[in-house]
Amino acid sequence: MKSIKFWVGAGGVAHHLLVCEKPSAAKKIAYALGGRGVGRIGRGLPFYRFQKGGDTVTVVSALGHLYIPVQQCKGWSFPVFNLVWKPASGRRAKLFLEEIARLAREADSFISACDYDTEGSLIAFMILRNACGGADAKARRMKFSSLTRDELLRAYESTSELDMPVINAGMARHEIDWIFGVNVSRAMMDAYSCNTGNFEVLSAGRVQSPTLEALCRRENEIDLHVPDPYWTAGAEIRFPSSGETAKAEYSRNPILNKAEGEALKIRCAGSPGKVRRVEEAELTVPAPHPFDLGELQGEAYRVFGLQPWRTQKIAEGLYLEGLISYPRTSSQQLPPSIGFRGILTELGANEAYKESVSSILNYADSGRGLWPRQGKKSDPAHPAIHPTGIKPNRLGADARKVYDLIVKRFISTFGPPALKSSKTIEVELEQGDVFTIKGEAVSDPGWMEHYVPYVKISSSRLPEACEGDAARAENVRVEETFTDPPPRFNQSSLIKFMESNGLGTKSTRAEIISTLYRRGYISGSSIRVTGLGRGVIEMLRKRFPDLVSIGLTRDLEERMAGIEEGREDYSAVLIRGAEAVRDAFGHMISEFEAVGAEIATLVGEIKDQKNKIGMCPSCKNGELKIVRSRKTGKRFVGCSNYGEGCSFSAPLPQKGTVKATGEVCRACGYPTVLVMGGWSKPWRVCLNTKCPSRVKG
DNA sequence: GCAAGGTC
Repeated sequence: MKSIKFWVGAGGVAHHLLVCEKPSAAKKIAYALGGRGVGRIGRGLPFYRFQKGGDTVTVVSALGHLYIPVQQCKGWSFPVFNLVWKPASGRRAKLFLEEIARLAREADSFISACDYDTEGSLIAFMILRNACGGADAKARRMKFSSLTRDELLRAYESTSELDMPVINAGMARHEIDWIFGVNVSRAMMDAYSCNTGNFEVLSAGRVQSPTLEALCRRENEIDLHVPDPYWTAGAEIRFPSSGETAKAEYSRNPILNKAEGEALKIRCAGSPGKVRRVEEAELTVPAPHPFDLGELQGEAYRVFGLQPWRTQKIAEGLYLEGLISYPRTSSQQLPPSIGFRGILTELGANEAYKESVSSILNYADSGRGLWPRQGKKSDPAHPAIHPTGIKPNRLGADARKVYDLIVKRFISTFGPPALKSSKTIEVELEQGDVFTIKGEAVSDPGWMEHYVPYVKISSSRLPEACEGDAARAENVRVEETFTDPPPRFNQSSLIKFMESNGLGTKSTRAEIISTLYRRGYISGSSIRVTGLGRGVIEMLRKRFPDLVSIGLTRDLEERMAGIEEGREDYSAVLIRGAEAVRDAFGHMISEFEAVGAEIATLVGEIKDQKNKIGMCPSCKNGELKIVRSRKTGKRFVGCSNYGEGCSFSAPLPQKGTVKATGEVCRACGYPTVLVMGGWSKPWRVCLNTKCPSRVKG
């Protein structure tokens, strides 16, 4: 009989099986521990084997979660509370699990080497328990804060027990999310289809619903905002000694009533005065830290207008091509182990970065050393996003932009601080009113030179002036302005909101926003909540108040922490969650018809909205709609006043999805539509066949 | 046809 050894060393020869989270991590871990002795095994899968200290070590990889919770009994009923963990469907997942199971039979010691976080602990646990013959009972855990050689060697030599409380917390998180999300989504769809006989995909969830709720609240604030008027005054100040003029702001802006503004204007126009104070200051702007995923998404939105989900897809593509490091990271730090000099040198071979690289290396070699500026956030499994140094060939237009942004940001993090000088000149007029001239100029661009054109190196020339110099106010103006409502969210600011409220993770936020669009809950790049979105939230507020509240995530986090610390019991947490859903359902089922009817009206409105393109440019009061010709079956844009004599029509491409943009063409003022197909990115088309924007040239 | 979380 085979003896089972699960200790390391102690004279015996052991065969260790390391379970990693993903192929790239498996490779790094294998080579860190096995060095040159590493060989590939596993029929084309990313599995490795080597000898270490007389033991055999097999390294296998998962593909993220290979086990997922599914309902025990088949069917589309609700509410469902009984879940079981089953292997993920899909050919690849199956292949991985079969091969892991085969290799596990040869091993007698098992180590969880997934990312050191809750999901990682759970991924390894499920595999050890279900694909390795219950090896979870004797398995050990490697704990590492980065995938670097030293860290991994240390983690391998000092494994600890599996962290069962963390694993239980992870299971509870998955199951609660399923029980809340799937059941409530099904209830909404069922209520709708029972009421109308039609089908529509509707959804709710722990992350998407509070996100939608926040958008609704913002929408309300905007609706309720009453613009308050206020006035700001400014003047042009002339310095007779030099003949120079400069723009100045009144020192006591804003002015809260109109009469005061008028009086100021009369008092100051053409009035002489003196320079009261000149203040000059130097400001240091340190180099930026490298990107985590959220910041890359934010910056790509700011400089290119790329939507976050698209930036994420592009970055994942660049990663798969080997051009950049793993993008789903929350780290803003670069460890020296990635080889700063090596990467920079390789980037320097690219003509576009040659100059920046040599300047950075000179700066480093002049005694300062090669050190990137580090950000605050870290990640247990990955460094900040950085280029690998491999030279790209043939990237799409957007991929090239994102790549360039990542490279320039990376180079900039090694740069010297930039210096800005600011100058403030205060001018006091005869009557005692004070106007202030302010300006800022970059005196030494430092790192900014390497981040151009993504940073503007601003300079404004300021007049030379000394205390006591004579001055005169010219062109005194008082402008009426109104207080603004809070701004609408866009995808970038919404991701930031989600991040700061702990909603979703770095990998899921962009996708969850896309889901809200797909469901017809929100629309526009400056995000508006649709009638359907508001209706869903109102319904949830009434019947599932927990689900629309950010508090559910807070509560879940609290309970997970409780499980991890042994204060709470995994099954008690699940039972409590299920009970909350069951009670809410008791409430809802009695009002089933009402819910269905509410949703039915809202869905109807949305479908109508989707076909509306904008105002008719021909008769000026009809509404343009997508219609289908009865004769040819082809779709085109027609006017709602067709019956009343408006004959406007515009052709549409027959393939792909056509969506209203809600915006008019900049060149000719006609409404525009968005044409989307699998073959390219969304394409904005002006409905005017003779529009100058359509003429290529 | 549903969640949110990993990953290709």
